[in-house]
Amino acid sequence: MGLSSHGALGYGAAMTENSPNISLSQRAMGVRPSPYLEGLNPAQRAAVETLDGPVLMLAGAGTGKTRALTARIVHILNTQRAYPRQILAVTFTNKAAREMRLRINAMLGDQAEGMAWLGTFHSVCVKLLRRHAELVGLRPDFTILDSDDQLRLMKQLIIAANIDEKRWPARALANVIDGWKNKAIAPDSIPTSDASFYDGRAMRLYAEYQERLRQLNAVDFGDLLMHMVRIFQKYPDVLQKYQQDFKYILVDEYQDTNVAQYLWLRLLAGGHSNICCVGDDDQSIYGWRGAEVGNILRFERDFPGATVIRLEQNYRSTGHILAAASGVIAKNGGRLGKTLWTQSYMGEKVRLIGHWDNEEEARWVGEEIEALQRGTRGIGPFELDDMAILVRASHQMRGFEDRFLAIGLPYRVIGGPRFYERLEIRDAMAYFRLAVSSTDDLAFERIVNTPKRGLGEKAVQTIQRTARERGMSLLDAAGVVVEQRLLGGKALASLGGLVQQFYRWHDAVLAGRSHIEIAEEILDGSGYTTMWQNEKTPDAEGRLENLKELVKSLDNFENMQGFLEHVSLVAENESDDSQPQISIMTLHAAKGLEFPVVFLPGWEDGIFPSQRSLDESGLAALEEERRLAYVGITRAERVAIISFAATRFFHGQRQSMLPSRFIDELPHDDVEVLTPPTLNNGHYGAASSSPAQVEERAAKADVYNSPGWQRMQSRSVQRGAGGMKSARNVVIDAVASPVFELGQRVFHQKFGYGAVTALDAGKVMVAFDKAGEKHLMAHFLVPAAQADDIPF
DNA sequence: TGACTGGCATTTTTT
DNA sequence: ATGCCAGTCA
Repeated sequence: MGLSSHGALGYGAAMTENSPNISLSQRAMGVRPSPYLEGLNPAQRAAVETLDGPVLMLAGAGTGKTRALTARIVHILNTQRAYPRQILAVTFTNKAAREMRLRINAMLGDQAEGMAWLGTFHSVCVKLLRRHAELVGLRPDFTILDSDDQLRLMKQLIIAANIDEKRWPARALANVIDGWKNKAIAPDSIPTSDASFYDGRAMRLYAEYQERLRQLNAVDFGDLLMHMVRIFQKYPDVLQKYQQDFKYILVDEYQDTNVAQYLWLRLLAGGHSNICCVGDDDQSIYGWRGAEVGNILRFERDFPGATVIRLEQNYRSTGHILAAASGVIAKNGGRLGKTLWTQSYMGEKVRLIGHWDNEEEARWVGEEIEALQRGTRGIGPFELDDMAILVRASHQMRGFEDRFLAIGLPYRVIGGPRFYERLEIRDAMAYFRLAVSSTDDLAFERIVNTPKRGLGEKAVQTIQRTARERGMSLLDAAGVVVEQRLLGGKALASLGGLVQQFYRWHDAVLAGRSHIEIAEEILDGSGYTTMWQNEKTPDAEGRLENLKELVKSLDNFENMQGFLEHVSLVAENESDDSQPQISIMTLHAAKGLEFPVVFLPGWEDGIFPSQRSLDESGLAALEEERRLAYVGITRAERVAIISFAATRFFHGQRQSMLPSRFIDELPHDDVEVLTPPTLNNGHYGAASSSPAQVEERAAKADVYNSPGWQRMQSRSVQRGAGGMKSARNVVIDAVASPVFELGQRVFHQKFGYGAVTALDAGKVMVAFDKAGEKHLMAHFLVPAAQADDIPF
């Protein structure tokens, strides 16, 4: 291959020193040592060394897939099979890409720097699209709109089309269009079956939206992939070039790819066919945003001759935790199938506890955290940084935050509102964008009257009309409006000043002046900083802080353009790690992370699995929710604590809840049921209480006679369990759906009262008094007589 | 132009 | 309950 003259392939001395796996004679022959192969298990090693042809690396949770993936890249480079720039390595998040680059660099000096094509799907596509923009009618300096811009643009189109925005929200249109883009369906290739979407108007609006984007020389996130797929399909010469360039392709989190990404990969892999996809069908949790589990399930058919390598040894969790997770995921159909195993000790059983309500759940979790910190739970002690709370929906976080604030427990929320999505940051960015590119109409609209300049709706309309008539950008049109005095005196002066300022800033950018200076000048000169200084709301100070932060971050970039590009693709916020904090996040945000101690609260049917998902996508959704449960449990290294509440405040009302059906899917032998504090004076655990002691205390406890516990017990009976003789076997034994009779009165949490009109396997037809006839899972129904007992 | 009010929904989220 | 939006009134 003759790559040895390529200097970049040099590796650090460290690598040559400790290399017992290579003989002197081999070294003299130019064979390079491969310390990165040491310590890999056989499956990982196969995943690293099987370089020819398609490979599917099925990597279960905690099986060292990142390690294998990076070792594979290092191996390709080290054996001189390809230059760094001939490797295409795609991830979904910037974080994953960064991590991979870091790890490769750690092993090979700074060689990963030469990997120009290591990045997210989107960042790689931006790079490609800038080279070939003209093929889809764009200029190479197109701007990338985020979802906010996207939505505003659609709103404009909807209003222009005279559509009732109430009935047909822009959000819905955006979903439809994104859905198409996720499938690489352009306006000219919409299947007839989709024609009825959005009141039958989506097709037209989609075409209009695309045209508008072209006029603006802009793309949205979905376009990045879709345009590239279209280009590859339409221009074989372009495709061929990249097929040849990319000798090796690696894909992380393959189970999360959508159709467009899949097509893109397949096209690119059409040359050398050396594509290695890493993923885990059991961790596919993004179906709702277009990910196709089918992609990974179909891999062997899509890539004939593929080698499938299973990474099944788990290095993360103890035996009981792994067994509990495996037990749950085993209930899913249509899996590729893996058998995870571990050399670890069995460890603690998964702890399960039911609470009276969500407030008590939060209180209990807080106490547990403190106990685990002290090490008084038979294990530990643990640091706050070692613990996490994983919830299904972000609104569940609040209860915990409230509680932790009250008791002074430091916490951090992962995946909250992102820095670059904040109002003040977006405003500032719009100023910067317009200064760089005077044709950025969306940016103009955003800031024309922020801060207030007396340029209201009328002024904007005049500018827009002028722009349309003359076919120019809004900023230029504003200049014309000023020249021709098309507005009243006050507005005119104010607009004139603004236009002048922007021309000046634009010149400053062109002149190559320091972008930090320009940024400061813009924020101060525009009056934007002053606007927040004059604002006396409590968050104004924080916003000013953020603006300072923004200007500071400019320092990391060569120029304003580079900064803007970075921001449009990288939207993360760093959390301060100054003091130990417990992490709170959604299950989705937790994928890829691990913690010694994991709390999994809110395991109640309707919350988890989410009723809304189930309503929308039925069995497919249930399986995705189950995978979410699997992801949640497998985040835990040593302690996993699942909890649920019998009642919960919801939409301002107390509602009664059923324990999640996933709880009943946990293997009995791997679960220890804890006694709720009210039954047991706040103490529990194998060390402190024998079952008999628990029974005894429980028998004395008044709570047993509380209506809530009785109802919980009766519903447990309803679900087929032997009842809750004590909190000890709360629901664990519950098995199947309840049995109903024709004509029986039933109660449903959402639809209210009704009567059973038909029965079939697992599902029941009910004519509700208020909500009409529905076909539902029997789980969601309670016989009306029992519902009447609910004391709220 | 800005403050107020009433209606309405209220999962998950990266780029 | 709560927050967000759009529409209304001063």
